[in-house]
Amino acid sequence: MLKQERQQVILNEVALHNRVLLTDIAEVLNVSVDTIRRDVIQLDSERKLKKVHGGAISLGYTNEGIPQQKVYALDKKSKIADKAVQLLKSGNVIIVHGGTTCLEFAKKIPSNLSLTCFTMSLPIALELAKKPKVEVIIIGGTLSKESLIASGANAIHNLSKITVDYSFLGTGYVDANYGLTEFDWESVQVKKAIVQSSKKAVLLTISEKLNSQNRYKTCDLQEISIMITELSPSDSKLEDFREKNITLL
Amino acid sequence: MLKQERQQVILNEVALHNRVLLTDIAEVLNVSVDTIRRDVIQLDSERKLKKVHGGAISLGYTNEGIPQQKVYALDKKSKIADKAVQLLKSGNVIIVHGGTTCLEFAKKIPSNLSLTCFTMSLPIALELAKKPKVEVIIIGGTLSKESLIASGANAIHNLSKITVDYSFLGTGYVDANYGLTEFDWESVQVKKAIVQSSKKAVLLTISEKLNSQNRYKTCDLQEISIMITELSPSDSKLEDFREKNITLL
DNA sequence: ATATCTTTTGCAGTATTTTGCAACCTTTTT
DNA sequence: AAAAAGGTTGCAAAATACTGCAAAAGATAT
Repeated sequence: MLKQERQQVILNEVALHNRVLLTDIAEVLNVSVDTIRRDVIQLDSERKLKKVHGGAISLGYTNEGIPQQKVYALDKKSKIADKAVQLLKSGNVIIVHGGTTCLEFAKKIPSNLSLTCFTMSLPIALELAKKPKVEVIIIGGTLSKESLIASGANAIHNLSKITVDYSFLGTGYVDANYGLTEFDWESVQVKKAIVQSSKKAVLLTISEKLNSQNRYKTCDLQEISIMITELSPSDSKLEDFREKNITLL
Repeated sequence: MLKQERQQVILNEVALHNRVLLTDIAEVLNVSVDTIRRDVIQLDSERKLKKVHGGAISLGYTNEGIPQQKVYALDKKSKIADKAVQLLKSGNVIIVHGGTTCLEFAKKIPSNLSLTCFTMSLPIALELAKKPKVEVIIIGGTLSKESLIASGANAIHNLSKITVDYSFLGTGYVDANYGLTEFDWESVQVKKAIVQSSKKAVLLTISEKLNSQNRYKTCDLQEISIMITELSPSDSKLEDFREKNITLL
């Protein structure tokens, strides 16, 4: 077998599966691992793949150097935020919870819109503070150092005393039958209170979270009035959700 | 399975749900927790996520947020902060109001000190959130866009329900006879509430503000327990204040 | 065809990396 | 304060990598 053929097999494998193990290929091609290793070293130097300990991975598959400062799936979240801000009318009173999707939403609130916004998220409060016509009210509570969101009994108590037109919130997991779920119990308590405090609860979520669930339940899907994903409302992935009594945007 | 694949799985999980538990991932990928821990340590050092106790979280949240303007008289304020942190003992419950002097103070809180800190200032909350052993509780209220401090009836009501060991606050103006005064009515209300809620109120102020006054009064000097300036307590500029019944530091 | 040279391949011995484990410390929770 | 969960360190086994070398294969020249 020619060297070029071998190398092509390796590249095909990487293209198809994003990875190969040296030992696998060596066995399949019936040559020594050393030979395959030398092939991979060469292909790496030609920048056709990335050699790693024990194998090789596709170049696109590497996270080299790109510090993950960016928001995951920002394009989708941005699309969601665009749809969400359409709901707003001047004079509305809203709650914005937290998370990166809500943060995108907060950023996109038009500066000519007069709003009263409650939030327990520090990043969102800072963002809203930039909008001249938005009155920002912080919901106090114990601060989570990870999410920079206030929660706890205090937050829930404060929420119990208000009623707003819309609440905007994300979720860790959502399933058409199981509803909204979270990994974290504290989160659930606060989100429950938010849903209760709002005439219409708006769920902002990327489609990747659809049909997933975790241990603690926030609420049934029916308690949400509007669900916004980056998908078109007619997308087939939303089929299960269309049957439920909620508006899809 | 290649190390890179594992790390990719971890990054995906973090990107999607903002968090992972080491034990969960270890079970899913069928490797020891130690291996996952080492992966996470590496990814952390590459700034692709943030390692926390028991798991990892997304960097996207760890929002630094505040546009850092130049602080006037930073050297003096830093000196004041140095003196102020000496008062703290592990287990103390304190209120930290806002302003650049208090912010310096918050930054200088030693990271080995266990504290419970109430604050209504967003910049200070963000700073305190970096201290592992400090529990941060946000006092909610209407957010001032200039100072990023929550105030209003809500804040005052929340303050009325707590009692703390120390409160740390700045002032716009201070005079040995007229006490602490402000230009701003809202500010005064909140500061009054803070002084009332604390066993000992600690005033942090640069000496330039001594012997000045404005329209609204926060409290008499006697209601303050400790006043800290950048000056030596024996400095002649503090003469008027030495006669009053407060501790100078 | 033979001798010479170059490239490729496998092997052996020696490094290096990765991984899991155990003992011991630290943080968190109760 | 105790218990539980998580973290750290050092270590040893296993897997993988690297180096030098020599046989094999192929190419080139005489």
